[in-house]
Amino acid sequence: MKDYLRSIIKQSLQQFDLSDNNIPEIQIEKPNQPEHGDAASNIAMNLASVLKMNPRKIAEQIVEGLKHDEQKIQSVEIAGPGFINFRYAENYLFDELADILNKGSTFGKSDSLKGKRILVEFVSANPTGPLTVGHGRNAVLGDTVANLLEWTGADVDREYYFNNAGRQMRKLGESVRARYLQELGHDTDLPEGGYEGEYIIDIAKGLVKEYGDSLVGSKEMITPFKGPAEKEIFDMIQATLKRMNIEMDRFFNEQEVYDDGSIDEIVKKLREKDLAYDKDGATWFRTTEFGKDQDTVLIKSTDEPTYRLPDIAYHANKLDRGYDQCIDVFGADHIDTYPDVLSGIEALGYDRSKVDVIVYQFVTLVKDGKPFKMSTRKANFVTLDELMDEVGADVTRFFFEMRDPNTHLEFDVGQAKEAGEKNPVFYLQYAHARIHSILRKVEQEYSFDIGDEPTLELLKHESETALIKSLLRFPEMIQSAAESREPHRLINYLEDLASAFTSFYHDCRILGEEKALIQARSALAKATAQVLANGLGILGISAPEKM
RNA sequence: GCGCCCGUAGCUCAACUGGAUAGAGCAACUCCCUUCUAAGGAGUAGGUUACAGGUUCGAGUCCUGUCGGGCGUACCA
Repeated sequence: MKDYLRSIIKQSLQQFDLSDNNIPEIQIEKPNQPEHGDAASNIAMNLASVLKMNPRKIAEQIVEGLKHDEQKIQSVEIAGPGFINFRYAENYLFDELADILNKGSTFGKSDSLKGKRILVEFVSANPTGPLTVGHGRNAVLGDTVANLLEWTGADVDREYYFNNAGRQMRKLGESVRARYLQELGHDTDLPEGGYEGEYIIDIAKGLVKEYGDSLVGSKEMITPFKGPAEKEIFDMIQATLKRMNIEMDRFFNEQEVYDDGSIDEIVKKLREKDLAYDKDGATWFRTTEFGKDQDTVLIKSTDEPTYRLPDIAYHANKLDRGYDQCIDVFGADHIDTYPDVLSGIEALGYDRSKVDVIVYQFVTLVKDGKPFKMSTRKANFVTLDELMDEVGADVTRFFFEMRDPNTHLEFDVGQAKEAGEKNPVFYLQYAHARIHSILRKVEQEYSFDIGDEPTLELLKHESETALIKSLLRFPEMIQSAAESREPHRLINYLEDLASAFTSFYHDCRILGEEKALIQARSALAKATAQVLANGLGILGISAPEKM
């Protein structure tokens, strides 16, 4: 519909003496006030300065030259300083409602990104411990954005990047070894800065069970402990992700970019372009060339690369694999690292605009009205599994999705736990379940011929019209949520929709009405359930038919 | 010090990327269950959008400054 309005406005604009680059983008939006119609354009105001004319005057001329289909648009009005307000024709609403029912579980899908291959990289936690609440926001955002992009037609892969070689992993091995020795009665302390979590002890116990004390005298101090620990922890992480409805297409080990030589290759290329140089025994990247106030170390004087170098190599690797767009999801604490990565791939001749970043702010867990500070190494974190044990996977996903990624998120466990009133996720699921309950009853008590087309024209009540209009907004909401990478927009929309349905539910009965009306209203209810289910599906949340 | 993000109702947050009278949910108050799920609904109250300027037809949204909070600012990841 928006496209249609844009096209007829554009046509009408031809009467003005405008060159193409003088025409501002034609914006169509939904007015806040219902009296202002179903859609509005501010084009006349935007043209006022270009044409040096009174905006109302411009609006009048645009409307004059407008050729609109009466089947779609009922009225066009000029209001306020120069808004052009459109009101949809009833037939249009009914046609579109029928279209929703036809499309069913695919209603809302578009092909605006058809043919585009997109890689979403997220979670990417190193296997040093279970996923925590902080990773949860990352995981859910990444997965939901991936879902949204799939709904806009893109071919999306989900990837988890990790490294199992660094100092942290070494610490992990040492910590497991210490716990292992403790299990066997040796008097050993955890290493400085080691991992204190309970899961380390569990892993150590497993090793005792499997190997007895045969690892005590092992010359290899770390390997026999690190390997099994890594495997075990990855199993935990995968199980947690699965529980949250997340499935990765690939786990990418940082080691790959060492093994295939691309690290060395990149340093070589940067040197050739004089973007890398030696100083103080280290290799530096001239990030000052890219607007940073300092250069950055790529390879430490110990010959170990810093994490930036494999990061650059990894992104180059992604682009080499032919992705049109790579999206990274990470927390605000990593905000300073990605400009270097972008500079790196740009220096290597890649198009930096192909890498896009979703930065999310931290999560504060609130329990009993008090905030709860977390860190992985210290054992006082709350794992995602613990959180899901408390509130369930649906609520967990919902809470991580319901806020703008760019603002701090307060996760109130108490509120999330309350199954009813205070918990917004149930409002959506409840509306869905309610509809199915009604439809079940309709099926039981009435029998309709399958071929019967509902007479949608009977849907004349204010609440019915409002509900249909709300349903029709679904595709554009997906579009905007996908483009902006902001899943919370979809949630806001679904809450509006559920609320529109509830008004309908209160104003318009289904059971006990005339047969034709029952059919029409059932069709409307069914379409609503469908859109709710589609939306919840994108959010990775279940849509129960009974509650 | 510098960089990024944030500041909207008592609390947690929206506001369709600059549009018309800033909206929800909790919390408070008043009502509504012989009728398809009350996990619901109707209503009342609550605001100088941190502050001060600026840009323009129009600012919560953009620019500058101030204040307050978060995160960075490593030859850690």
